[in-house]
Amino acid sequence: MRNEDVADALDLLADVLEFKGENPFKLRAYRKAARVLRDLQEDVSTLVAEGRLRDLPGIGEGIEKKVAQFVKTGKMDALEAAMEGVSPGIVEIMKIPGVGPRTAALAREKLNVQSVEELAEAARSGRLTELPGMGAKKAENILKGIEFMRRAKGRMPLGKVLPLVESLLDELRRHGVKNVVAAGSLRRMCETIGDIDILASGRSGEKIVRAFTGLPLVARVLASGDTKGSILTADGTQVDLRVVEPASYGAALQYFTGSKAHNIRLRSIARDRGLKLSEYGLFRDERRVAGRTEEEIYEVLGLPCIPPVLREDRGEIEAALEGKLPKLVELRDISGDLHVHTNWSDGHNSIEEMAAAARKRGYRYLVISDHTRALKIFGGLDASRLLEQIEEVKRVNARVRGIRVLTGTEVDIRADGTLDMADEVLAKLDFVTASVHSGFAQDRDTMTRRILAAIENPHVDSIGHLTGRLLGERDGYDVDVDAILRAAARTGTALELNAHPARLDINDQACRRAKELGVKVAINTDAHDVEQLDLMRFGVATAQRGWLERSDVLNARAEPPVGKGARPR
DNA sequence: GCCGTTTTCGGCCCGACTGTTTTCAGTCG
Repeated sequence: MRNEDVADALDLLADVLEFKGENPFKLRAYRKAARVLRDLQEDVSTLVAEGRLRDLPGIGEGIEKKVAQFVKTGKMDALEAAMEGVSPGIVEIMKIPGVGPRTAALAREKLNVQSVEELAEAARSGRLTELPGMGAKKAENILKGIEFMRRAKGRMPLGKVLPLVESLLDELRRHGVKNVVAAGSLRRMCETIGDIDILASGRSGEKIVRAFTGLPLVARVLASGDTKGSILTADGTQVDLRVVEPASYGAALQYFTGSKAHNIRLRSIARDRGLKLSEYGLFRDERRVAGRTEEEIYEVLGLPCIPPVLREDRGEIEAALEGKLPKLVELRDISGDLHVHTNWSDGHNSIEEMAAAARKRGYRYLVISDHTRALKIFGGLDASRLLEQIEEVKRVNARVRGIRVLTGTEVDIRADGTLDMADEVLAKLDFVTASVHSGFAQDRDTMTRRILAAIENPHVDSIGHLTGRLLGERDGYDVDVDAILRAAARTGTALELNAHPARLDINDQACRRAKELGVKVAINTDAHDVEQLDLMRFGVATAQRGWLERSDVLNARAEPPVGKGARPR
């Protein structure tokens, strides 16, 4: 059973109990526990077996019992009891924007509405309007909400959203709008983005909003007022702009950056200190004691300013209180890229061009790691071609200055766990990344053993894009990440954090677990042309979200990770 | 249901908007 399944069960339990009018704080407890389990890297079943479930924040006696039962038997009595007399359609109904448990309960009680379709029908026929507290406007909004829900695209990958928003911010700045920034999950550099929130400060809100709604990329204006504007771009992405007074700017930025869970913790701390925190500022009684900048808000609360990438309520507040926040790795710490392709396989540029581009980015070293022959369609190299490439790398090193080009490969891990290149050849290379490119449908055990076999090979320095996920396209293959990380720790193998924004693989939480286990992380772009070297920033942001410091990152060292002691055993 | 150098019981974030209301309930972020 995956952690995700347990988290889903707890969320469903909360949803159903919400419909039944259960104590909202109980629901919050279930949802918090679900979030913690979803974030967890170790298998929840391991924690159950070892009786460590209650070490997790937000899990006490009650939830421990429910989770243990669910993990052991696949069933949860509490959930089944709650589902008694509730059709699954009711849970769907509550997901319609503007429809909550009260509306759903009312519609079921009076009109026997059990599904989204039945609710839509009740709204269209006018029967809904006859209910107490329901008017024509509400019925109309429910129909709009259903329409919106059916059209919703879901979350978009960070790599697609960020460039769009950056160009939009630049344009606003050219229009003279000051202090304009992206907030929300984008500012936290989450791997996917739900909605786009932009914040600006100024006294003439209307003017700023007008500049915003007049931008060339705007396809449709949804709302335009003094403090808020809302637009759709041509591809249907919604962007909201909010304008606040300078005195509230820091508070608003903090508020709109989130995460929600982080904000709840912060407000709780404020309350404990006799203060009140809102998007307008930090107040003692009626007096605003902070609000102009985020820094002063955190400071008055007795905290250092927590970087947005850490604001997830994953322990950052406790760490901040103890003065133990990590000193996060930065883009400028990166000294090289350990995984790039060239036109020897499916890349677009020559070894020399890639080297020059890497030097331009301030790198000290670059590992050439083309595919091996199992990937024929990508021009994978066989042993003799790879040996030829080693010679070519030597020649390039003689020609280029200011960067060291290292030999390597992205060797394919075959379905049976053997590598697609002889050990004698791998032994000649400076750095070897091993990756899975086929047989994605293998079951968890088979896939895990397959990758463990590669880790045990003494020539393998790093495992590439461990789960093979493509954000917004396909889930990763089923693999026991924690078992891989433990084996990597034992053998001194690094794990790649593939920086391509469609991958970000391993993810932030796996990075954090790697750090805990002492596994080094290699942040690589997997670039197939010179421009893609710039994708490094997505990898660094994800590493930051995983609390990684410079010393945790293999390619943040000045010296290339080759030679004696590079892979201690 | 969870949690605690202010508590083992009594708390649990805060404000805005909407629609249907004469003072508020429901929903959202």
